[in-house]
Amino acid sequence: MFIGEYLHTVDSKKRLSVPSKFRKLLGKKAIITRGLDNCLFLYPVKEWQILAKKLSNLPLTQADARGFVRIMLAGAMDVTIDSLGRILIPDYLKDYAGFSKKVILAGLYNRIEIWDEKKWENYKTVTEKEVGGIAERLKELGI
Amino acid sequence: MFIGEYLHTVDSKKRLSVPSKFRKLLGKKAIITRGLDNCLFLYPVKEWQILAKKLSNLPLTQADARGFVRIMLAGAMDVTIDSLGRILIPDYLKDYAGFSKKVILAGLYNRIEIWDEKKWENYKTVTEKEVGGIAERLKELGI
DNA sequence: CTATGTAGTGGATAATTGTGGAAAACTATG
DNA sequence: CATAGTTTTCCACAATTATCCACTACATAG
Repeated sequence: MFIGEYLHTVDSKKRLSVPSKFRKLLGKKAIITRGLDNCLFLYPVKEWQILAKKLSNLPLTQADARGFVRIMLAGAMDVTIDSLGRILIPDYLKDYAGFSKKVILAGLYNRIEIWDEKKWENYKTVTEKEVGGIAERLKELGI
Repeated sequence: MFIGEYLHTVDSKKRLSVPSKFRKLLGKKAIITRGLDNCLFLYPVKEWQILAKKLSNLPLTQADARGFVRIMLAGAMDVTIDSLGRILIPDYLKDYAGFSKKVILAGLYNRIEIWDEKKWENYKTVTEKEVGGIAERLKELGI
């Protein structure tokens, strides 16, 4: 289970070191994809395969299913963790997430989210205020 | 599993290099054919055989099934990956997909799609909006 | 306080990949 | 048979990516 929040830097070669606490769980290979709210998701291969398989079973003949699968799969990329525990962020994902130098790596149970530091700070301040209201709405979910 | 999106160029001799990450999975020979939404599909031979079998089982009596099968099967062509990892795009497929110089190679689980860059960008922007309910749909898939 | 180990960052070098072009082999045609 | 055109094979360059090594900061143990 991934937990915790870390501030790391993306260097000039688009390398990003994974927090050491995440490495064992992540393994040597991982999948990085477009996430929600302009962040990136980083999945262990196993977690990803479950999702990818579901996607691949959607019907080829339906236009909206095709579109959905294309966005999800083409947007993903497999990365290898190098000997020093770093991954390489593909250009198009770096652009999508609007990374400058500093990024946040946040553990979220079965995935890691990667945020531009500024975006993360904004998101947090906004969300922290709303948290009370959100909690009310989540009641239905049984938490 | 093919994933990710790559921008490559079709040179003056209609050669196109396959991204190195795709090569191992693709093997030395592959099948290229007309795809849906004006792109091309590139299949490993094995995957193609599975699809071809499915297609051959579609009812001969339905006009649209016949049409679909004809587009897919008649348009198919086997290509060999040369020593430098490139394939040769047949003229009629190049025209069908409207390729200029730059094309996108997108990994989609068991096949590769090849798009004209402009068409791909358009398709993505349109689809990303349409699938604005991505988060909602993910729920159904259990993510 | 010092020594040792681990983690994160940055740079240098080596290997691979993508692209364009040249040479060689093959085809078609007069 | 010769020539022009096309296709295939091969080579070379440039740019990107991977691998390796070094430095610093921090933490822990002795």
